[in-house]
Amino acid sequence: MARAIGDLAPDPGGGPLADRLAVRGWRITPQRRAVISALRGEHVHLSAEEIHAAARRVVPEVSLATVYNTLNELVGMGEISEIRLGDGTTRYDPKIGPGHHHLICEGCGLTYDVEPRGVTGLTLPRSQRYGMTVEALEVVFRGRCSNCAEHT
Amino acid sequence: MARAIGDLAPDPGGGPLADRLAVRGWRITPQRRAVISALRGEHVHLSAEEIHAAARRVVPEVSLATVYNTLNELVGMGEISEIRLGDGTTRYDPKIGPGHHHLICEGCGLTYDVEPRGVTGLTLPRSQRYGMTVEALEVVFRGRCSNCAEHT
DNA sequence: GTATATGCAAAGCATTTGCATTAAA
DNA sequence: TTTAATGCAAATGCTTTGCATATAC
Repeated sequence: MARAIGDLAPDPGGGPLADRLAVRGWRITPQRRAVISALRGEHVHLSAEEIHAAARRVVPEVSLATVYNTLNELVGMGEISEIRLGDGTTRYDPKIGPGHHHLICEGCGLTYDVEPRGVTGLTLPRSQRYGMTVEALEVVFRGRCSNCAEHT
Repeated sequence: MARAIGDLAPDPGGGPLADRLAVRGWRITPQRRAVISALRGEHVHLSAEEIHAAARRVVPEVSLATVYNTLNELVGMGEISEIRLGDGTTRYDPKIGPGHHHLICEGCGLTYDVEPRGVTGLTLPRSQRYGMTVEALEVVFRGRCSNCAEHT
């Protein structure tokens, strides 16, 4: 089940991600630990504001700027990824690696992760490559969650 | 071949799209005609600024606000679609309808349309639908164009 | 003639940045 | 002790909006 926004994340110590980053020379601060802890779980796709709110519950003085800085570094390190929703807003996803896709509700933006099986074997014929190399592929399924389907 | 940004669009009369919109009660102004003409062609994926620049070549006094207003109306009418690139920027695409995908260069943002053949048959198993209806699916292929591949 | 579109400038939002201060290592 | 991270506030960039004027129908 998806963790609801605002649920307390387990493992206040920082978890394996924090450890891994520490090994890489990252300075582990309370603020960064709070951001990381907000990003743990399945089907977690939070906005920067939501991550800020969650981090604040642990470290009240953490600033939005620090949250953005931290998120950008995590993205740059490949530890989390950004998702741009159709409405232009951005979400952050702790799951990484290619071949993991998304199912997004047009009504409310609720987003689920989709496993790559069933999506394999999707290759672009040379005639449609226009001389480009293809390094990654993302599939976005759009629909409506049961909640939004009712209110249509 | 893709039309280069800045090429003059043909058909200064406004074209079939303008006619169709007129029938729907849309007021055809020189500004709107200029915006529409910038959006004609294959593999055209322009930013609002680029569309503004192109429209200005025809109607120098057209404002950026009017370009945005017009683009939003066209999107709302389903006549063009928006593409959000990975870097957060937006492009406008005259091709519409489901089953038309994109191939985007990570280096420079160059975008090609990808025909739907080969992408059919991609359905989500119920176990991954989380109770949602699935109404559309978009595939984004990411890679590097020959130009950017050299400079890597 | 009347409703609607336009340009301009100002407002909005999400995100980034500069800088003095604070704290991790 | 030294280098890097923080908070704050200001700056940025893209997009939208309010309003008086101009114009398509």
